[in-house]
Amino acid sequence: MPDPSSSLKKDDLSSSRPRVRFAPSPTGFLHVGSARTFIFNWLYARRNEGTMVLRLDDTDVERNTDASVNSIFEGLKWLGLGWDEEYKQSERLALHQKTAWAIFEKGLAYRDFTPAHTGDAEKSGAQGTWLFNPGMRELSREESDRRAAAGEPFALRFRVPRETGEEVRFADAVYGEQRKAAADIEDFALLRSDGMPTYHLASCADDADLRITHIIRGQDHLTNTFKHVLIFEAAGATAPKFAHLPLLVAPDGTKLSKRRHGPVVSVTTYRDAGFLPEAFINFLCLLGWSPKNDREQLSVTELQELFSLEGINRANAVVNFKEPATTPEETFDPKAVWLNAEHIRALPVEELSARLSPIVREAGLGVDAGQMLRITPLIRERIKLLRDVLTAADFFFVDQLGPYDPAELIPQKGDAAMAKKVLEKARVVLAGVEFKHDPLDQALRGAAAELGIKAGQMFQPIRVAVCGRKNAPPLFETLEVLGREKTLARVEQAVGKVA
RNA sequence: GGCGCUAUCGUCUAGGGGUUAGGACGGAAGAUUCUCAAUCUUCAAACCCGGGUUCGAUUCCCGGUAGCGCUACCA
Repeated sequence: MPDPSSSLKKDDLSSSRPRVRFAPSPTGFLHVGSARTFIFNWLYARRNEGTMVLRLDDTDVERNTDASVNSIFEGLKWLGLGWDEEYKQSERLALHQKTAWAIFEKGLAYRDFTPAHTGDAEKSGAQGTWLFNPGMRELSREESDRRAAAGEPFALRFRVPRETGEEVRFADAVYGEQRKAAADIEDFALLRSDGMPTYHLASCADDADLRITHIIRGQDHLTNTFKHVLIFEAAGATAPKFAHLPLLVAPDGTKLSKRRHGPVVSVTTYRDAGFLPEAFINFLCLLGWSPKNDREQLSVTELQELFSLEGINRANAVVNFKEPATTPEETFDPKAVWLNAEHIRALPVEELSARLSPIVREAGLGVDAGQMLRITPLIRERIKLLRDVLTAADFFFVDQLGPYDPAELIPQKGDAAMAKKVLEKARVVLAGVEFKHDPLDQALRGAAAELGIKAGQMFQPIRVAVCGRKNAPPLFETLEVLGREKTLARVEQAVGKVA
């Protein structure tokens, strides 16, 4: 509904465009749940011609690490979606403090001189709930100022309006109308005793300042949102719209954690295992969101067109990986693997080939672009992860085949003598035939007829001789790509094995 | 403990007061085929429990149960 009649509308238009943000705290690698949050934000921004902000929520200096920052950027870079603006909270401390003290000046926060809780002894449990500290809350402004002036350390706490019996409320785009009695919200901290802002304060101050219009984040923040609404209000800012995402959990139902569940929760693990970023994005989008049209395999462009907050559901989603990691393929959620295979098949050969080449080279094997381009169509339907190229096409990359069991050379319903006969015949036939699909087909079928055996019995010994195993791409295409020289050398070797 | 959120096949999900409860992955069987894949066909597989509302609840309401989240001077 653009209005062509007036260019004056331009401002209104741009101000109505959403601004969303992804705000990871650099305390660990980028995990799949964070990646999904990023993707949903990005999709929402793109879908609605909005702005995607990346903000590092790094106010916890104790726990932040450069390694984590790197891991986050590495993961995001692999996803390849990008963002429009970038900020670091640690560079915005002045804003946070200003906001906190403005709230204090309004009487909506107070100094708490109680020493910080030592350790985190009581965090896991069912102990008594701390809601507020009457002594500190009721301290007169004069005494509070005096003690502060005397250098006594304090945290700044929000004075939650508990007496009036009021409710804090907000509308969540996913979970609907939310309300909570203010009396059930504790007097949370705004500033720590070292003057550093807490997450709640910094996050809200920044969201307001960066004019974020929609906060799309994990459901673990749903109950925190009541606090945030209070902060926005106290700071005189309009609260953004909220959309909370159901959490991604492990098969055992618990939150994904590297400690418990290993590397499967890290985005870079998927990259290194040979996932296509677009397949990974596709997979993540199907966790907690649905296009509601029975479609599963979606490109990033399609996702962008289809994405909406209404399609997000409310129940946690299980990332169905296997706990005791076996082969890579078995480790990951089967649906992720299947989607990856689908995306691989959907890729043009040139494109797939170009993505495969570096993997082969990194494994120390030799291929040139032309060769890879000819191999790719033969394995495209046989690989699920990019790295599978190494096992699916191994025999193309080496000069000498590794050792294999000579018994494999024996055809179905045949014996060693038949294998020998076949290979000797093949040696002769292959020396004289043009190495193209049709001539090979004719020559080899003809040879089988001459020997009075089935075509399959002819093909298998040759396949094993050339590939080193029974399961391989179709024979004629394989021979064509491999070439006469290597083929004959390998058949020769095989003859030696059955002799 | 308090507060909050959630509950459809093993998993991801669609649906919604009356349906043979739909799709996908995975599983099983078959077709095809030079092996393996891919492809196609078929099959098995679900509305947490108890009340209410209603002519009729899987769907709406309440309760229970279970799971998850928050309850830090972490984010």
